[in-house]
Amino acid sequence: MEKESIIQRLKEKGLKITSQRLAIIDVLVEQGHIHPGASFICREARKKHKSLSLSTTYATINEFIRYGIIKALEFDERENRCEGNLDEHINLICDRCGKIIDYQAPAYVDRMNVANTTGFVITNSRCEYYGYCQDCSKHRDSASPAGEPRKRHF
Amino acid sequence: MEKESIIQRLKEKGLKITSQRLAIIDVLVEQGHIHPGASFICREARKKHKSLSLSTTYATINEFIRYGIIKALEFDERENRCEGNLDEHINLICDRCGKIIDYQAPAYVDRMNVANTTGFVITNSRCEYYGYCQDCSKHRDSASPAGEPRKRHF
DNA sequence: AAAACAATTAAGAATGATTCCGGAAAAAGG
DNA sequence: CCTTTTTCCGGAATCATTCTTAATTGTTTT
Repeated sequence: MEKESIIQRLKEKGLKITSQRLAIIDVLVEQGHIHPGASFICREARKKHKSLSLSTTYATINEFIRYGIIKALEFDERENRCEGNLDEHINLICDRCGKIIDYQAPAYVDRMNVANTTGFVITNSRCEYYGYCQDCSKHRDSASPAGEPRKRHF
Repeated sequence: MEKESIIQRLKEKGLKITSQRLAIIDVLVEQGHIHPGASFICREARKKHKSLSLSTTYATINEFIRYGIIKALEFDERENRCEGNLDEHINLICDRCGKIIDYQAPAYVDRMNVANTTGFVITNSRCEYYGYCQDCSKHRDSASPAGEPRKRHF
């Protein structure tokens, strides 16, 4: 995820380089590793573009997803998060502090085999493992720090 | 997923076997394979218990999840679905018709190895592959039948 | 650099799945 | 029966996200 190449791609697609978008790109590039959500991105980007609105942030994130610059990590019980690592990989998600760790693993499912046995053609994947990160596995039961924990309900 | 064993487990937990709960259990047992969502379950269960409310349906589903009888398949862009197959497996989810197919695959990640290299302790997993089911891969671009297709946005 | 035009933005209202709440109803126990 | 506890219902509340509309900005062409 490099700022220049993102800008390049937006230009190729005919999208305008506004200061709102630049502010959002900066957040994604600088803090992408924490897999930020829309509200975090908006809050941070406002440091560079004061009047940025939340709906613009959502619209911009959606554009970036549409053009394959980032992916969405979707959750139902809390805010979605942005993923800059587009390689097929596994996300380790901490149930206590909410941290998301990218874990590179070898291809774990043979798409050809799935297609042959079931007729299902795979185009996309999502693989998540929940549990406790190194820090949190020490104090599983005590309250979570800042980051909201994951609720496990319907 | 057998009716009797579910009832048994509820009794063990001290939960009452009400006609609302029985109606919901019937739907889960008889139609569990389609991975029904709360509104579907409520609609179906009302055929046996007319006055069942949607909030009771949600509450009951949540109880069942709490006691490990079913799991939730969570989506952000549409209704959650219920999963009766508690073995570790992969869900093949059709982007066109929304069908969810259980696909049994060998353990694909070595939890011990993850723990050793990253310190992350896995307790739970979610593995989904998106694409087109046998029927839908024939007419990818025509409109989806009844079932809502998956939107791909943030 | 001004005009013209499309793209973008901000603010707030709308949406929709899910949860929460307060009281009524049903069940259990004495 | 009377009391206590659990469950249920209906409707209001929640909250992330999308939609709507009018105003603003970028870009390109004069």
